Amino acid sequence: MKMTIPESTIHRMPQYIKVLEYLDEGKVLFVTSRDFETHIDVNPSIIRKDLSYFGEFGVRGKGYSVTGLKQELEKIMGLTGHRTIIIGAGNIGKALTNYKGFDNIKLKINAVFDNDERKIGSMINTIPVLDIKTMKAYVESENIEFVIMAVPSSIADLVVDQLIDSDIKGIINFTSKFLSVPKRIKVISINIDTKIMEMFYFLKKSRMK
Amino acid sequence: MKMTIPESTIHRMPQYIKVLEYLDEGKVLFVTSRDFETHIDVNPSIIRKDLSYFGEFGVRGKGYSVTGLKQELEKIMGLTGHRTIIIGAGNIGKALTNYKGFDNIKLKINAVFDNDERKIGSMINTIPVLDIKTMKAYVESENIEFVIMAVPSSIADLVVDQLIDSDIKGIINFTSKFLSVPKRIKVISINIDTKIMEMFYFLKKSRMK
DNA sequence: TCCACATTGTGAAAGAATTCACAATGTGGT
DNA sequence: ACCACATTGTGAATTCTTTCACAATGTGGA
Repeated sequence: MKMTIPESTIHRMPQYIKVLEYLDEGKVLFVTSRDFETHIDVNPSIIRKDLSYFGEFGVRGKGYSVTGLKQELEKIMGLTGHRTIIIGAGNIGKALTNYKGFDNIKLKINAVFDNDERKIGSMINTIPVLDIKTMKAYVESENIEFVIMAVPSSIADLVVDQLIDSDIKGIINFTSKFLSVPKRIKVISINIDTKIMEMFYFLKKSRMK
Repeated sequence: MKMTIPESTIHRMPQYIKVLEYLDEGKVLFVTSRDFETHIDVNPSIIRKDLSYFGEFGVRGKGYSVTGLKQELEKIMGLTGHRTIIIGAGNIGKALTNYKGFDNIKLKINAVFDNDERKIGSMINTIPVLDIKTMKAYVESENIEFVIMAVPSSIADLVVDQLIDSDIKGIINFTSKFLSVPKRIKVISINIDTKIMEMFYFLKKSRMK
């Protein structure tokens, strides 16, 4: 059973987890691949195919146990209590620091790093703001595997240089710059500009017809 | 020349625009499809193929004029001075309101809407915070085509109900809920949880080998 | 003006992802 | 214990996307 798992499957797995969390909160016990259509935009056979890459989790004629499948998928995706840091105590950094949703995915924000003297030493909602100069040492002593980067684009490359120098494995990139890093570091970018441009295109098209 | 343009092409177009903006700032005059590889993660023939869906913009033997191509792509994607509103004056709403990058894509934030008495009537950085009860009327009188939704997930459905009732064409969704809307409304979701779960999966895999 | 060179634009080939369709199998009612 | 039914899991067919590879064509130097 040695097959490579499609990229697109990996993109969908977290969505399945979210749907299962939602159903679980609503005390739903069983769910069929068809039920997913109400909550997410994929067709039933794709869900079954996706799951089949990892095992057989369903009961024929019945569906999937909500809590059972949730646990399996969480295990598959590695939701096992990660810790991270946020780089940048600006607007986005602050918003992320206050974000409650990280609990659901068992993510803990350990600290925020910034270069602004006035911010260093303060707290954002129980989380300390530390000097960015101490970041590399911190990442290594605390064994941080990935970081969330929310600094102004202008200093993105500077920060990336420091990260390359550390043994970080991944970067969640909120800057609008393309980050050029060695292959050992995984970059996942979240970029609002590009999404909004897609919206523009859609609006233009829908005006045309 | 009536062909359907791949979804994936539309995702990449905004990235090309960003690269061209960057090169333009650096006073670069010409760029080849190969040059793009430095700034974005796609191979040259895909760029050429993507562009070919819209026309012929290059000069053989030379490449593409940076400003020329930028203008063409902006026209194609419909970067023509859109206006929008932000729904939710919480952490994310505030961060977005202060975001400078919207200038580049010629997007103007007209107003922010919230239901919190204490916020209504105040300003966030020259942008007024208005009562969410007045949103529908505002959207219609100001001809807003799409909105940016940054409210707590718990009230997402409430807001969506109002939007469905208006003649909004699109929603940029920052909540972590799946929004169930009629086909005439395009939803584009930006969700950090799912991206972070992908990162967990990558970390797990890279630990295994 | 000519020619060696570079790069585009694009059919055709290869590769990936989605959808179909149905055998396999557990369910739940009688 | 049986059977009509529902839904999974999965090869095979289809559709979509990327990559290849090369003819077409403009460039820039001699």
